[in-house]
Amino acid sequence: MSMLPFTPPVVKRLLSFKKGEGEDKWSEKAVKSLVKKLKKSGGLEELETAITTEDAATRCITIPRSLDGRLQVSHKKGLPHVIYCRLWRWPELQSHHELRALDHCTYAFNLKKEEVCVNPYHYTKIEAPALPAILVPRGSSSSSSGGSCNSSGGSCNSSGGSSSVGGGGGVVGVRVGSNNNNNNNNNSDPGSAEDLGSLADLNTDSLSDSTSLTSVPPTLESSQSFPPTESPPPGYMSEDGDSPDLQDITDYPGQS
Amino acid sequence: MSMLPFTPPVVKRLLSFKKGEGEDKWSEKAVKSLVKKLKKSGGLEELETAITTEDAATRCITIPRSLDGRLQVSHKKGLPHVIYCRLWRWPELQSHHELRALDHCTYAFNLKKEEVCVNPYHYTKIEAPALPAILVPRGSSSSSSGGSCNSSGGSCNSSGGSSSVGGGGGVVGVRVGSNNNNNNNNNSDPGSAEDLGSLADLNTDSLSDSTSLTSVPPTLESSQSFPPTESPPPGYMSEDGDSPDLQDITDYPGQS
DNA sequence: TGAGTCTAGACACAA
DNA sequence: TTGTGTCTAGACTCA
Ligand SMILES: [Zn+2]
Ligand SMILES: [Zn+2]
Repeated sequence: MSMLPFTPPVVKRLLSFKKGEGEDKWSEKAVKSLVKKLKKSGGLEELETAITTEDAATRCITIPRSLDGRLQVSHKKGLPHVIYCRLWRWPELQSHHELRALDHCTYAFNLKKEEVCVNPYHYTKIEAPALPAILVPRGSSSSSSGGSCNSSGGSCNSSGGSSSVGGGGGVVGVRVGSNNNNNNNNNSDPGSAEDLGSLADLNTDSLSDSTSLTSVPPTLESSQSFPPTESPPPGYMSEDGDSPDLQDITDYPGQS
Repeated sequence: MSMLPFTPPVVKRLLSFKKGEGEDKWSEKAVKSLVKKLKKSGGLEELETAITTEDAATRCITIPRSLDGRLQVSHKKGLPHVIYCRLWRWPELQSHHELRALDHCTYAFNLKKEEVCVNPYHYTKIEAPALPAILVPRGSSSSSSGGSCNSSGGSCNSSGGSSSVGGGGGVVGVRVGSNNNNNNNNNSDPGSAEDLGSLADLNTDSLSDSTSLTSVPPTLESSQSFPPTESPPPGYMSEDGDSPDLQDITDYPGQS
């Protein structure tokens, strides 16, 4: 039956680098799923290197892209790079709009190749949603915040008219995580610095000024709580609480 | 959100003919699933007729056959004809080995056509597993087990050359509930004898109309309890207990 | 478009 | 082989 909660050592090792608390059971599933795929494709070693060294100079670590881009783990669907970036780098990561791939990442999610890179160190976190964002019309005065640049690193243009998705053209590059600190990468994070550099200048767009696209209304404490995802099957408690005891499950066609 | 437990009238009506207790929530899902398919194919009317009149003279009611023959409802997989025969006729039905299609059923499960008939009145229940059974080598005495025929309906050849499986002589098919009791063929001769009998035929069966074999005084208390099936997802209690309250679900990536 | 739900098919494992 | 449970991509649904 292997109801045993067996976790291979590699998975344990990788999990020990997980950032943030909670969601342990699910994270384990996510890592197991990734490890399984990488074993087949031979990318497992590179993953371990990337995670342990936190080095952006590692190679792309890829998994097949599904039709809609999402990956399902346990009963939850999400974009794979978001899932693994959240797991190993930014637990509070909200969506793919907050991620930007490094230039040298050849399988970046946005490139829409048939494999997607999930190397967490091939992505940087940007503060504001790159494209859509919620544009708030601006009356007059209100010197409000919004548009201003925040990034510690130089240039910043609020909202990028940006161009095509993948191309990486003029898109806001608000500097990596560092909004209000984010120790994670703020350091001399290898890799990251440069590619932002490149992102930085091009902007050409306009549109910026009249609208303040408020960068993520911070205060994302929202991240705790959630609607259980997907299906509601038989007796199973939450997760974290590792007890898969089937307690009071009532009927269902017996048969053992 | 439609968290509403909305159940269309047809489904309600069909459910009112369900035999046996419990498992209500799941049964509803099963019927909903069937109704949905039949609406598309136009077989819904015939289903209602069959279920309400309990008439074997109704036409085949079919759904597409999956590759491995199983149908999944909620988180449980099973053979479709078994599922619906259990639901509407024999709640204690254990497996497809206990079912035999009527001769005029042109989409009987065993015919392996690309549609399967799930008309519960196109199947009859037989007592012993038709073929496999668990064969137990038998030393000597063993009150023989010889062939006698059981089926109330005519033809029966006691263990003709057929089945080979057990390799001849002293083998006995021990098996499935009803060992004793079993009004079906009530002969004084319990289990052993008859199932051998039934081993004989199979396929292109005859025995057809022996409608006599209906409700079986169930002695199988086995049918209560069961391992929760399929996956173990987030916060969800059992089922039947309609409360999808996500109570203490702990972590998981928030996001509402 | 985004996000959740459902299940056939693919696996995995066991008898 | 057959049988049964698990997991998830794709399909679907709804906002
Ligand atoms: Zn990469
Ligand atoms: Zn039929």
